[in-house]
Amino acid sequence: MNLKELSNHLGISPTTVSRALGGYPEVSEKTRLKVQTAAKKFHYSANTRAKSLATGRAMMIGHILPGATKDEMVNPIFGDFLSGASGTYTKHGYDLLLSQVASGDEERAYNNLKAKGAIDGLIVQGPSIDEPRIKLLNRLGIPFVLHGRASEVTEPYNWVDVNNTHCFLRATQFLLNLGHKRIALINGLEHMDFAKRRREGYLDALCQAAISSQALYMHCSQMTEDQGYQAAYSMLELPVPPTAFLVSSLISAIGVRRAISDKGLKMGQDISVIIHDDDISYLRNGRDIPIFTATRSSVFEAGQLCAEMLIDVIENPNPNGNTRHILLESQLLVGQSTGPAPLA
Amino acid sequence: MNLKELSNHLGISPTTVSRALGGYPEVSEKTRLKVQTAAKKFHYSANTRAKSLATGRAMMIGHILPGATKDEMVNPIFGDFLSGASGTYTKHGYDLLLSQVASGDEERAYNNLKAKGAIDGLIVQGPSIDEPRIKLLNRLGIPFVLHGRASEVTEPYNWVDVNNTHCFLRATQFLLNLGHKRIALINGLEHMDFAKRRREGYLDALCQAAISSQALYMHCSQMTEDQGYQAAYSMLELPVPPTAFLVSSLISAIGVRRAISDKGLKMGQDISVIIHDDDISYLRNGRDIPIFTATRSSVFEAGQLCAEMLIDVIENPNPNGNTRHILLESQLLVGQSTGPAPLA
DNA sequence: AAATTCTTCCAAAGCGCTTTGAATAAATCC
DNA sequence: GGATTTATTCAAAGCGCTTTGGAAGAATTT
Repeated sequence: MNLKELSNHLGISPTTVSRALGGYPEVSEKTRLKVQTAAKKFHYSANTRAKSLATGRAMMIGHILPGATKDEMVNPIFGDFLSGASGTYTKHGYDLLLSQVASGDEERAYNNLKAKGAIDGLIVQGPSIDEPRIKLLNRLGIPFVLHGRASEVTEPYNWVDVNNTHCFLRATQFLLNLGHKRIALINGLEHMDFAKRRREGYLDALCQAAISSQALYMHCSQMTEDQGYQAAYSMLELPVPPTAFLVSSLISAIGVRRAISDKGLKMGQDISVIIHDDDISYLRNGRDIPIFTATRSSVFEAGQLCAEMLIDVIENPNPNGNTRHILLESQLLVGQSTGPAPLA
Repeated sequence: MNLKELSNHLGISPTTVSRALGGYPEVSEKTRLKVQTAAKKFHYSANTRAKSLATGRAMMIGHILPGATKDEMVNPIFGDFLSGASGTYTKHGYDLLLSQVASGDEERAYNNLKAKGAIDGLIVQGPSIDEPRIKLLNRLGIPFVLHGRASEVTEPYNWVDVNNTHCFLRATQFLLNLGHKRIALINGLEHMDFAKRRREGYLDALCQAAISSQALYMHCSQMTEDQGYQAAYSMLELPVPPTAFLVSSLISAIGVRRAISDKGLKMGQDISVIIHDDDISYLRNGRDIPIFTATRSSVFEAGQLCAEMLIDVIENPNPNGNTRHILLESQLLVGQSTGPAPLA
């Protein structure tokens, strides 16, 4: 059933039917009601493509999926973020277009996405410190929101980010207050912006406590279970091992826990662990009492916020070019993985 | 730059330009080349919506995201599956539409997706034993491929599935051969089809070995770390605890490992664990040597296969209504989590 | 009662593309 | 050389919708 058929059936012009359903005022309530009931009855829904063509709006938001090359991974936070964003889009009548873009191929891919008129805007995730996509998208004139920030980029852009520096400052201070002096950081890939900020928070706290940092206590890698294990295990084998770990992700922390346990140590007693927890639905950090003491910030909510911001950017483009920002603070939740530093 | 502008620029009619780029034969190679270089130069790409409207093909595949209600979760396998599928779509010129559909709202949502002309086909994931969406989609005439099967559904449909029964039969036999007699099953939600089939494989193996199954040794739940922990922990507290666990997911198994360790036992020695491993990029089961002995089947590949099948279904609709099926076998990889049953 | 304003509706143009059917130019045939 | 075929190209219709610019009728004013 299309508009013409519906209007024929009703004996009303397509114009009026379109307006009645579109909620325009220049149509009497009586006819509007008639049209609405008929539409419902015949499951009529305006053809998206025709509508888009007529209005010039795609009503579609693009998300980029990494993983075109095999060493890029789909982060487990991706699902929850998507879920949050998607719900928001649905609420506002937008759809979500997921596109796989190989790194290196961004320019062509984004250009194409724009040329095809496939999307009204884009969400960009996982920024590096000098994220080049910001410049690219600004140049192409594609509205976008960045999940995260890029420290070294001076161009304006819209973003939603967690206060990573403050998270890790607090987490480190928490460990320091428990008497820990040898605190290790198991972080994400070095060029990622969040990893940089977290390290800064960690170093700030150590500095404030007049504790000198050690390169041996700092590790950067993909945040996998295995990498967490390797990093923690080798640190625990140092002549002077750390007494506490600060870990950037729950998944790495699971590896850290395994390493601790393999070393015959007890987490929360011999070794303390504190993590950043993205509150992923399938990887909950315990039920009532967190397994790991954690700074928690829901990535699902971040998805919602990014989506809302992007829709706002699209629908109310700011004439003076002001950009929008949201900085989220995290909760510090005490769990079973932290305790006073062992006397040694 | 649109078609008209490009054709004006070239002094050629839109028809010819369209045909030149579309690869149609009724255009001389000379003009085709001219058109192609100009198109590249101006970053011209046909507007998807206009193209769709003219051809009647959306060039878009729908995937459904659960999680509209908060107790539905985005499974971590979702990301890798999507990644596999998305790459395949891109290769064939399709895009991926991700839509959040609340359970209970399927009928309206799918109907709408169809009415809007937004998609050419749909991937359905996570089928229950009597998956109602099969009937619904068949009725609506939307081409789809099911990732998994639905034991109790007799209607024809296209599917890609792992041989879950055989996986768990083999896994159980593997444990039996190691001398285990008290084998527990920590499975997914009971109404899920894969869970049913895995249980059948498990029970078959026990039956063949003339070992009677015990309800106390069988657990069904969401496959989260926490649930794995709870289930394993309580089983280990039984008067006669199991000596081996068969676990449906790596994530649950991480919880199982924690429970084993909390009980002061050693995995691979006191207790054996064997899992089903979906080979998720961010949750690799160890690097060289698997942490967990596992039946492995890549969900990324399953995504690719589903995508290919669906595109085939869309582009070459089978006149006699034959459906397509792929049954994948998994590898049985021996890792560090299994060993001979302890003498007791 | 005529003039003016609303209110409610509609015809037609246009969004950017594909595709049918026809026209033109070039090549082949008798 | 004229008739026939073949290779190229194009004009125009149409995909299903929104939206501009009227038009017709009802309500209000003078």
